Amino acid sequence: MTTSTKTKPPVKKKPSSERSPQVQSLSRALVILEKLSEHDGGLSLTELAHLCELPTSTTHRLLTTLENKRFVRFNRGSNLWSVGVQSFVVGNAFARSRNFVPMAKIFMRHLMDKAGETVNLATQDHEEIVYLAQVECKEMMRAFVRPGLRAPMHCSAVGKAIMAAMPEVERTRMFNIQGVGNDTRSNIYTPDFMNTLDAVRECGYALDDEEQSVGMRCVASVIYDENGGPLAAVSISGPTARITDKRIPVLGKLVNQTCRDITESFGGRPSENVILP
Amino acid sequence: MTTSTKTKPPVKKKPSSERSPQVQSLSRALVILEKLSEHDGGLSLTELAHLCELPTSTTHRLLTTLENKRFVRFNRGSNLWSVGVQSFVVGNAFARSRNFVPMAKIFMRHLMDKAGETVNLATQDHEEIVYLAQVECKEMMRAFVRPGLRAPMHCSAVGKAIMAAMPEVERTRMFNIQGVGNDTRSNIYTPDFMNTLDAVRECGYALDDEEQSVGMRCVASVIYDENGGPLAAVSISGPTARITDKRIPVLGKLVNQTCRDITESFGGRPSENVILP
DNA sequence: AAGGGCTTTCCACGATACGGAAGCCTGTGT
DNA sequence: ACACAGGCTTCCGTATCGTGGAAAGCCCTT
Repeated sequence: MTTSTKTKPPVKKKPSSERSPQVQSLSRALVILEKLSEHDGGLSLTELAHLCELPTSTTHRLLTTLENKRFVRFNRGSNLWSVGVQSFVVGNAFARSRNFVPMAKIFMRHLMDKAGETVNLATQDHEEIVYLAQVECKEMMRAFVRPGLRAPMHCSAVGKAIMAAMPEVERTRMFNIQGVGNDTRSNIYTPDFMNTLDAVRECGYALDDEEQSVGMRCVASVIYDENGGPLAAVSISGPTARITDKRIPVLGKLVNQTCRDITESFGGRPSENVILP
Repeated sequence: MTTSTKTKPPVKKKPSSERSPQVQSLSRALVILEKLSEHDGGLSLTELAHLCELPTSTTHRLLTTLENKRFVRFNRGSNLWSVGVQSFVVGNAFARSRNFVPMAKIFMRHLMDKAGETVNLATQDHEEIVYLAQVECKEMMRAFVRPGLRAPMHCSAVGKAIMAAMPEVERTRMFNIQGVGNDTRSNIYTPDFMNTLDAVRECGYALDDEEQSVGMRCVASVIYDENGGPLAAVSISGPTARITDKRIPVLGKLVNQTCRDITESFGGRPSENVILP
C-alpha cells in the first residue's frame, strides 16, 4: 500500500521559516484581509485569488467564513469583496488601547541616542502647535520645552512639518485665518512660505533656523494618522553650533525614519508624497 | 486494519447549521479577535481560551499565527493579549469605503415605510445642527427640509438627541458658549433643559413639540460613532395632528431601533446608556 | 445557441490542525 | 531553599478538516 505511491513528494516544506507553529488557513485568511484593505474599491474573487496566489475555491471558502462573521462583505451585483464592519469594530479596540505619547517616547528615545540631541513631540491645536513631550539629551547646552508650551505654526519646524502634510483645503483655510494673529510681521503666509512647504514635502523634513529662538535650530518630520493626515510631529533641536548645515540632511533622514516607524506602529497611513531616496 | 476501529463515529456533524462551508480554524480565530476587542485591557491565554471555549494549546497556536501578522499583540510582562495594529489598519479600509449618508438612507426609507412620516438625517456642526438628507412621505401635508439647512441645537429633536448623547464635558462646554447666541430668550440651557436631556437618555428618543416650527412635531434618536459619541441623528417629523401624544412613544421606539441598526451596520459603539424595554 | 469568464459547489485525498499531555518557566508559600 | 502551583509553551500521534481540481451553475456577450 502506498509503498511509493507518489515517491514521497519532494518535501517542499519551507526551511522552517517561522519560529512558532503556524495555522495555514488562518495565515491565508489574514493575507486576504490585508489585500482587501489595500484595494478600497473592492476585489473580485479571481483577482483576489490571484493576488494571494491561492486557488479560487480555497479563496472562496475562506471568504465565506469571513463573511459569516462580517469581517468581509460581498457586494452582490458588482461581485466585489471588501472589508466588513466587524474588521472595523475589532480594529477600533486597538485605537482605544494605544496611548500615543508613551508609545512615541520609546521611538524618540532611540532617536535621541542616534542623534545625540534633544527630541520633541508636538501636535496641532487650532492655529498653534503644542508640545507634548521631550526626551532630553545629555549635552550641557540644550533646549528645554515644557510639555504644554505653545508656539506659532509658521516659525517652528514641527509646525511647518504639520502644515506641509495638511490637505490643501485645510492649509488654505489657515492662510485665510492668518492676519488676526498677534505677530507683527504682516502677511506671514507669503508665496515664499508656500514654496518652503513644498520643499518640506519633497525632502521629508522641515527646518527651523533660529526662527523660534535665537541660537536654536530644529529639524522635524511628521507622523500620519489613519487617514493620511498629520497627527503630530517629532523634532530634533539643538544649538546652531551643533546642528550644522552639513548635519541637517543627516538629522532630517533620522527624524523622518523615526516618524515613519511611529506612523507604522501606530497604524497610521503614510502619505504617498514620498520622500527621501 | 482499522476496519472498524471506532465503529464509524456517530456522525455528530451538526445538522447542517450553516449554508456555506466553514473553515473551523478561521472561525475560531475570528471569535478570538472579537473577544479581544471586547476586553480593552487585554486577556491572558487561559482567560481567552475559556471565553472562546477552546483548549489553550489551540488558542495559543491561533494567537501566534495572528501575532505573526500583527493582528494581535502580546504584552510580555503582563502576559496579556490584545488587538494589534494590523487589525486597525484593515478595519480602517472599512471606514474609508463606507459612505454614510447613502447607507443611512436605506434604513431611513424602511423607517418611513413603517412610520408613514417624513424621516430626516442631521448632524452637528459647531453649535448648530445641519440636515443631511430627507426621505419624504406621501402625505400632502409634510415637512420639507432642504439638505444643508441649519437649526439651533436646543429647539430641534435631532439637536436634543445629539446633545443628550454627548460626553458631559462637551455638553458643559456648549452651555458656556451659549449666551453669545442670537436667540432672544436668554439662558436657554436652564436646569429644566438639563432634565429634558436626562429624560432623552432614559427613553432613547427626543421630542420637538412645535419648538422649531409651529404645527410640527419631531421625534429623534441618535446614531453613535465608533467611540460611542453622537455621529448624527434621525428624526421623524410631521404635523401635530398626526404625531399625536399616543403615537409619540411608538414612533420613538421605531426611530430608536432604526438608529441602533444604523449604528451597528456602520460600526458604531452603541452607548451603554440603555434605553427602552 | 453556443461560448467565454466568472462564481459556487462537490468530493476523495492526505496534509494539516487538533488537543491531551508533558515540559518549562516564574512567582509564592512554607 | 525547596517544592508547589498555575500559568505559558512545545511536542506528537491521530483523524479531522482543509485542500484544490474538476464540474456544475450563472450570467453576459457573440
